[in-house]
Amino acid sequence: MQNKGPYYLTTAIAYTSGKPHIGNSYEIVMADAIVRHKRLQGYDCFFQTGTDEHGQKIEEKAAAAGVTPKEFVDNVAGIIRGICDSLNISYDRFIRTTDADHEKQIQKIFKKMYAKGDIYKGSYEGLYCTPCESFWTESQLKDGKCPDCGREVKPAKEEAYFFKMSKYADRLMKYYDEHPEFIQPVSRKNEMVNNFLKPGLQDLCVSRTSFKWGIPVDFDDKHVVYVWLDALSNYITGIGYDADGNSSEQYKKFWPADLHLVGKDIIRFHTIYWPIFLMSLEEPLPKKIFGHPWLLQGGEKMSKSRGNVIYADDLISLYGVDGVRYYVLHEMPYENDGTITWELMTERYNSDLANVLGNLVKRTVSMTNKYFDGVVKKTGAEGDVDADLKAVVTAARDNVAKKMDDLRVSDAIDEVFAIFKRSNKYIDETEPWTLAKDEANNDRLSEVMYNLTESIIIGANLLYPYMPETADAILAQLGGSEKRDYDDLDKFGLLASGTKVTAEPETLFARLNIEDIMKRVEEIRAAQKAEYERENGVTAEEGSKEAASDDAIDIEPKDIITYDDFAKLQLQVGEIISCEAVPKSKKLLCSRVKIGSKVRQILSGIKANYSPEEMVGKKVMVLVNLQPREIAGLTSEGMILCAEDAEGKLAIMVPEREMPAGAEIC
RNA sequence: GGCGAGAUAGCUCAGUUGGCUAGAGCACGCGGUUCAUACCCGCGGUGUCGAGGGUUCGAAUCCCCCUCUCGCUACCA
Repeated sequence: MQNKGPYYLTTAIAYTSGKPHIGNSYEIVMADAIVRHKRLQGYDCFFQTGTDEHGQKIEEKAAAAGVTPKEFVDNVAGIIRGICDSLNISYDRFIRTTDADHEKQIQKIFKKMYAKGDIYKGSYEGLYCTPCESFWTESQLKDGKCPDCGREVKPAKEEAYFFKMSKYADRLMKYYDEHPEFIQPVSRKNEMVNNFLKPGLQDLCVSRTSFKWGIPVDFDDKHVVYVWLDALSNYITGIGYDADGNSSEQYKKFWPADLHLVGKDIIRFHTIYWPIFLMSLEEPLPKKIFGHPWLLQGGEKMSKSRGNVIYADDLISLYGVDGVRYYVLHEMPYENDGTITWELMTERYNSDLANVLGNLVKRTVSMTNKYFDGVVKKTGAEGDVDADLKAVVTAARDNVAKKMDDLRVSDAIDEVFAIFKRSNKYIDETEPWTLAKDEANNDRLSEVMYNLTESIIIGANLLYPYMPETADAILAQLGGSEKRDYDDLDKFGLLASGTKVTAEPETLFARLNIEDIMKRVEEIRAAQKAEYERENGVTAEEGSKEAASDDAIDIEPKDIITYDDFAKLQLQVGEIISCEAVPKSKKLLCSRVKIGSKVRQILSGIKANYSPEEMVGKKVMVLVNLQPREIAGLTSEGMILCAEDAEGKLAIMVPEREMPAGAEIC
């Protein structure tokens, strides 16, 4: 088979803040299927995945665990790599952003961008709006004031480096127009254009001084490089990019990447920031970025304290690697999110893998043994139904390829299974057991078994990208024939006549009983809860009580303030005397709040969590001496205080016992 | 609020440029079969194609309007 040229595929690199669940692992399985298919077709492939290991969150997690950041990420990166390996992922490089070669290049890249003038130091001209916590450039100001809130801005206290995004906006827009396939699915492209490019790109802060766990800017080591600049660059550093112009042969061969596979949540970084960084480096842009949907857990909210998080290793222990690979690949639609539960997984395993595929192989091998001592011979005794079988089988290869080209992996697997379904039907049509009753039908019976075996062999070859172990196992049972050349997979009848199948067929996928599975699941859950307790030093019950999420939340630490600073806040109990939704807003409620003898109008972004009716009568905690602000055409005179969890769910702060409206909170 | 997507069988979804009795898989029911893992094969839906209106000989498919869901985004003092 001839070499069809290079093909470079990447996944996003996984953030090493903790063990990834099956939804996080989905992407890498999809990538593996795509790259294995490409290799089958004869492409010279490079497949990179890895871990993103820097950032404040990791620094804090490590501190909480009492280890160094490096020790922390070494551990988690090991777990993630272990999951990849157990899922049979055929990566060519597993890059870590703490790898020495990567870190060195990031420093060079940063310096190169700086030297070019695309990165500038923000403090000398940076203007900071403290309430908005935002940096602005001179050009972004409106009448010399913050474009967001209209208040005074002042020179920034902290210096920071900024990247001039706007410089490349037009070029990026042009690239979109000239490469309509660049962003997949296309609906995402519109979102990027309408929400970011058209309104105008803001300069991006690309360094941090508030924490240490990152790659230092080598000419100014108070700063570490912004994690996204660090992480995105892995796609080029991993294959030997050198900012000084000494990139490797490998880099020259594989860049630009053919496909970046990423979750839909990080499309913006990959379709705006990343291309612009590359333009700055004067490197070509990747050919395609696919933002895939998510595999979600059905049912109750995922939470380790409840023990209901589904992990790849637990799934593998029950269904095997290929069972898991099959499920995640098959259940993921192209654009919408998919679902996984133990019940759905079991159902699909039984109906598709045990019934359709496993049983087909078993019955075929069994009959071959029973009627011909395991020898498959082509006799040429054809029947009417053969043509249709052969048509389905020989068409499969190109049907699969077409779906894969469109990245419709789920549909591609269906095309493979069309062979197995047609084969089962073929057995019913030809009724080998009836043919076996009459010696005169011997040649026909032999031909039927040959056709069946040949069909399954072609199917197994096409199955390889999705379920490599199963493909091998099937071929081993059917006479150990070698993997067939991809170019021949549309030809029927290449199986050597006289091949002997295995004498003792093994069950490929034993049917699973849902009750047995659920018993095992209970054990898994119990183990998960126990682990949660060990890690957090609380019982799972305490942990899950009232808990929308199991993890404690760490927020970015703010500067220490004095009591005098605190005393500036006027906090009082307020009583909501009326409340209504703000018509033009999706999130705002407008409340009239009685504080002492006065009534104020306060707007709050809590519509998603509280209805206007249930607000009325509540005693709430109010920040009273906040400067009034116009929002959605209404004036807000204060702030109703809430707590917010990781999912953005809000809880209003209320006094623990009855208090009069106006009582001071101190 | 802005931009966009969607609403089709119990569930997950296909339905190309408008055209004959609207499809697939799963689940369910019945029948057949016995090589095989209670498996496989066949048969079975009167689905208001979200509501209403319009264009047309003819609309799930085009236009208008309404309702709801979802995505991105703004607002969230």
